[in-house]
Order: sequence, then C-alpha cells, then structure tokens
Amino acid sequence: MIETRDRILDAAERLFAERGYAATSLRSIMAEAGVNVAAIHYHFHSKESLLEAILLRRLDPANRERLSALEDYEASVVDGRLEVDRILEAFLYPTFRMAADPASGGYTFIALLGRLQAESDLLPNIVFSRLGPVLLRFADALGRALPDLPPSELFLRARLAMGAAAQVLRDAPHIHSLTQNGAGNGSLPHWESLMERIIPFLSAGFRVPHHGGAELGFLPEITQFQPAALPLQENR
Amino acid sequence: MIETRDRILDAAERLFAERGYAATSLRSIMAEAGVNVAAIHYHFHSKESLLEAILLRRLDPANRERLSALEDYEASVVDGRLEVDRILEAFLYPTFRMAADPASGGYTFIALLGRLQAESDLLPNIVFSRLGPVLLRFADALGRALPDLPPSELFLRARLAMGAAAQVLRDAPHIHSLTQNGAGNGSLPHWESLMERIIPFLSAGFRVPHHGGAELGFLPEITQFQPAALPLQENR
DNA sequence: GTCTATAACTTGATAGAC
DNA sequence: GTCTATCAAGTTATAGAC
Repeated sequence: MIETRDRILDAAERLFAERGYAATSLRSIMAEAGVNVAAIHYHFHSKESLLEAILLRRLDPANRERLSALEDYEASVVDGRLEVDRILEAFLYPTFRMAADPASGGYTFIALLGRLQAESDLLPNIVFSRLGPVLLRFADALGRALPDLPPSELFLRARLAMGAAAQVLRDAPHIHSLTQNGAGNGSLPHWESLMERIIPFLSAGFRVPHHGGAELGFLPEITQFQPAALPLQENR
Repeated sequence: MIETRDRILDAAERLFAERGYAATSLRSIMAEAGVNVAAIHYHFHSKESLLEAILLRRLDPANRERLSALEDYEASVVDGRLEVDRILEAFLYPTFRMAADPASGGYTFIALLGRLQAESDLLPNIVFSRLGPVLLRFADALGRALPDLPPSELFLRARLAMGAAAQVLRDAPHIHSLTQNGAGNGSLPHWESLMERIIPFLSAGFRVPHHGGAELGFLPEITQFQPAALPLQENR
C-alpha cells in the first residue's frame, strides 16, 4: 500500500503544478490525497515545507543524471573540442525523459518546476542550492565549447535557453500524453524527437558570433543564477 | 490629481507583478493605493475584473505599435525577401521600450505579463483574444521569411522564442533601473542594446534548417496560441 | 464616489482523543 | 499516525450611511 506521506506528496505536486502554489489550499490537497488536514501538518509541518519536500524528492536524482551525462560526454571527447549540442543534450535529456515518464509522476514535477521558475520569489532556496552548482558546471562546459564568448553573453544566452526550454516543459503533461499515445517520429518516442528539434534551435543561438558591444552591468546576479530581486517600492 | 481608479490600477499592477495574482490580496492593494477596500469593488466589481482592466489598459496600445512596426517594415522591403531579425525586432521593440519606460509603470506591466504567461490558466481570455491575432500576424510574416519551415516547426520555434524573451522580460524592473542609471553600450540605452543581443540568438534558432522529422501531433493547439490545458485528474 | 461596518467564508495551523 | 474539533486570522464581497 502506498504510504500516506507519498500520497500527500503526489497530490500536492499535481495541484501545485496545475493551479500554482499560492492558489492551492491544503484542504484541496487533503481532498485529492484522501487524507486528513492534520496529516499534512503532521508529516510536513507547514505548507512551505511541503513544497520543499516535493522539490527535494526529485531534484537530486535528476541532477545526478545530468552531471553524469555531462561527465560521460566530456570523457568521450578526445580532441578537447566540446560540442554545444551535446552539452545541451546532457542537460535536457534527463529533463525530457522525466517529462514523459509513464511510471512516476515525473511529468507533473517538470511542469511544476516550469511554473515555479516564473514565480522566482516562491522558489525556495533549495532549488538554487541544489540546481545552482549544476548550472554553473554546465556553464563552465559551455564556456569551454565557446571560448570566444564573454561570460556575460554566455549567461544571458543560458538564461534565454532556460526560458525557452521551460516554456515547452510547462506542457509536460501534454508531452507525456502524446508519448503515451505513441506519437513520435517512427523510431523515436515523441518526447525524444521533440527534444531533438529544440536542441538545434538553442545551439544555433549559442553559437552566434558575439558582435562587440559593451560588457553590461547585467552580469553580477546572472552569473549566480539567483532569483531576480524586483526593485519595487516595498518588499513583502 | 491622480484618479483613484488609476491609483488602484497602478498599485495592483505592481503587486501582482511582484507577488503573483493569487498571493496578492485586495487589502494589500488597498493599502498600497491608499484607498478603501470598497473603492476597489466599486470600480472593478471583482478581483478578476481588476486583472482584466490592468491588462486591457496596456495591451492594445502595445499591439498597435507592434503591428504598425511590422507593416512599416514590410512596406519598406522591395525584393519581397523578409528578414527574420527585422520581424522579431518589430515585435520586441515596443515590448522592450515599455520594459524600460521611465515615465509610466510600463516595466511593471511587462514583468506582470512575463509572470502571467507562466500561469496560463490565470491568463484571462482577454490576453488571447487581443494578443492571439497579433501573434498569428507575426507568425505569417515569419512563415514568409522562412518558406521551407513547416508550420508545426515554425510554431514550436515561436513558442521557444516567446519563452526565451519572457524569461528576460520578467526582469523588466531590473532592465528599467539599469537604463535609468545610464548603463548601456555608449550610444544605445541599455534596454536597446540588450534587445540587440537577444534578437541574433532567436533569429539563429529560427533560421536553422529543418531536418526531416515527422509532423507531430503537437501542432493543433500551438497554432492557436491557446493556453495549454493540463490533462490532469480533475479541473477546478 | 468614498467611507464604515460587517457578512459569509476560507485559510493555515494546532490541541487532544484515539 | 491518524482522526475530530476548533482557532485566530485573513479572504472576497456587499449593504448602507455620507
């Protein structure tokens, strides 16, 4: 039998992805999971901790996969010339595979991540503490593949690429269902052929020569992959 | 003196952009605008209508600018060969100018749009009814500039491009403040030089040759620019 | 048009029985 | 570990005085 704790995690993951964090009440999660409200508080203490638990459950496994895929590729390169396409693939492959995963609710998680990424003030520090180092590791590989690109330009392009990928990944449940229905390009499942259409788009952008232009003040926070602080009138 | 109605719109626009729609209460808007709760209901009937009013106030002017920029460019082309870069510029120029606008709170609106785009279920029909036709118009121009690209591929790339741009535009207040502080590439203000770094990235992606691959079932809803429906267990 | 007052309800969280 | 019962606070929305 499935544990109560896991049922809560699954239900919350789904509802947060579908409706957003703030718009989802603990009571709707309770109804979806078929448990009592108090059970949520017993297992997770607070709503925010619940979100943290959801993220922790899936973040590290995916990141391990990303890093090992990158290391495998780097080890396979003999002449030291890294290709942008393969670096992007090492990052996106685990992501898209998860987005199409028929067994686990991984596709729900990917949709949730796509959402939270746009609600950056909501993204707990966990995501940045866990994903940040991985992003820096990939940025380093991209920098070696594109030695003529100044760091500020590299990070701007990385940001653009993440936004582009997130836009499609917000549709993870759709990707999932198409894959389930056998859509795809003959030999490849749908999610994989979708990924192989996205990578050339991003790679071409990364490989555009950099036309002079000043180094801008845009750099500092971007090189950290920190959430953007909105310099508005008041905070919270 | 500034009208109460406008003060409410300004305050709500700012807070929705900063904290998200669901997380912002009418009372916090009331406090920010310095008006009474009842005044909000008097002028806007409901919270959702308030969001609609915010969107309507700025959506149409920006779209008019986008369309006229595109028409001006098309009229200036004599050999009938449209360039992707210029089409993208016609769309992005009004957007980025608004994102940096020192006078109005346009940059707040752009940040809000970037957020809502990720909370697609929240985006009222208004956005799709007003922005949809404009997007189709630009997709048509892109299709003429890239005649070898199948529509499904064109729309996928358009979606990637919008996600990439939105990712950067979510930082609109930051772009705004940098421009205010005189950052930029010598002759150009910061926001304009930023836009000119983004367009080549996107354009290169659009111009990548399309390698075979099957036409996928991904097409139908994407060609409509409809919000993605999440095929989860229950709805609302 | 703007206010006070309040209705009617939902929220996250907890205490205590079992 | 899971329940019932309940809390205090916050939510949108409205009725009616000015």
